Amino acid sequence: MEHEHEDWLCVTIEENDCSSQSMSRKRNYDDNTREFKSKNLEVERRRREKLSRRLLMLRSINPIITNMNRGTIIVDAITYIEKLQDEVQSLSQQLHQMEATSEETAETKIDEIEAVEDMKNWGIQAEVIVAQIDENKLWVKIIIEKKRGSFSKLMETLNYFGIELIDTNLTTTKGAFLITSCIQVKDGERLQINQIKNLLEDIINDM
Amino acid sequence: MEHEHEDWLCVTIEENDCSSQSMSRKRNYDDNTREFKSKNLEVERRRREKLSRRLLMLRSINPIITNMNRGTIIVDAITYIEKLQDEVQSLSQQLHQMEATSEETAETKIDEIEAVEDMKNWGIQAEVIVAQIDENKLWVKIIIEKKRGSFSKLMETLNYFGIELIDTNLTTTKGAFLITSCIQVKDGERLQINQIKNLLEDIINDM
DNA sequence: GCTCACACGTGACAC
DNA sequence: TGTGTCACGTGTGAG
Repeated sequence: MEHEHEDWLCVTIEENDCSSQSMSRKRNYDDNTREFKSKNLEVERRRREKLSRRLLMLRSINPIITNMNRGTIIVDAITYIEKLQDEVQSLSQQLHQMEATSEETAETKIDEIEAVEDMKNWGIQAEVIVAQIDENKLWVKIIIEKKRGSFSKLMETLNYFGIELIDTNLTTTKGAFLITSCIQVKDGERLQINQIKNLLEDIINDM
Repeated sequence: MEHEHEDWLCVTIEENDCSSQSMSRKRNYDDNTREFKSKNLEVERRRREKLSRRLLMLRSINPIITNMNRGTIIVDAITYIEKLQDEVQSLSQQLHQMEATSEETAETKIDEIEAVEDMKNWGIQAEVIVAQIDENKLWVKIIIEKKRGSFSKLMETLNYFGIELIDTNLTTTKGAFLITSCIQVKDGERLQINQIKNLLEDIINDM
């Protein structure tokens, strides 16, 4: 279907028909010979140049290069893409399991819907009070519903946030916990009362 | 320097010189015409095939493809590599800052080690005392090393065993926790002092 | 008709 | 010396 012709394909090439585009572009049609020059000559040339540029571009963003030639550029790109894909997979996997473990410490949402009404019936309101004792110490008073594990979880969450409860007193009444405690802060750290209060309220609301 | 020759470049092409490799390979040199065939004809052909295969390979591992042609395959590969690089950077950044926060909690290990020596240096011994108040109540006194989270863990474990701490007082000295508390037991359950004491000691030894 | 993308065969060049 | 790679100009089919 292709190359069906039997004729002779003759091309004359002069001495300066090198890769100079301007030269060949100028003499595309006004040659002394026939009109042998194909019309898509410089179109094809531009296409080749574009492809070469892109190949160089592909090579330039690849840190792992073994050789300059077209084939190895592509092979290097393939191996690099595979490496990046593996890396992404591994990283997202690590990230997921880290999120899972950190959720595990902050979790525990699986229990008790009891004694809630008790506290309300006695007219006791949940409460968080934070007061400053000195530059390194806060005093906190917390009243929360008495649920099994809620105090433990409060301790745990505070511990997770790096807050140290120095002297703690926990009193249990019907339906409520009364917690009074001191929060110690390391020297040099800023002590934000509102910040601590908001944190405590967030923890309690999450229970 | 190149194309210095003045000669005529003549090529005869017959009717069945299509892309069939076996056909052209067979008749590479034993033609009726001259020896016009270049020696690297099928070498070049193989090179082209190899490059095409690799290009297809590059296309196959790229999930984002816009077009089939050579140029866009490479452009797609470039954009995909850039996307993967961004992704890797973002993920590793997230991972690092997550590690930083979790190291913040692990940073307490230094405190723990110091605290252990502190307690020993002060001549404080770990201790568990359990005494019976009435048929439903126990009084416990616990002295343990001050480690971050150990009190929280104690609470949690007791909670897990269904033991309710009614009124708890936690005092922190240099290197030790002093915990005094009441243990409430439901009516009808047997209250075994030694059992509770052993449980507490087991918990403390496991920390 | 035209444009675009590709495959082809070939000479030049480097190792 | 060959062996591999590249750019070139061209033919050709698809849209």
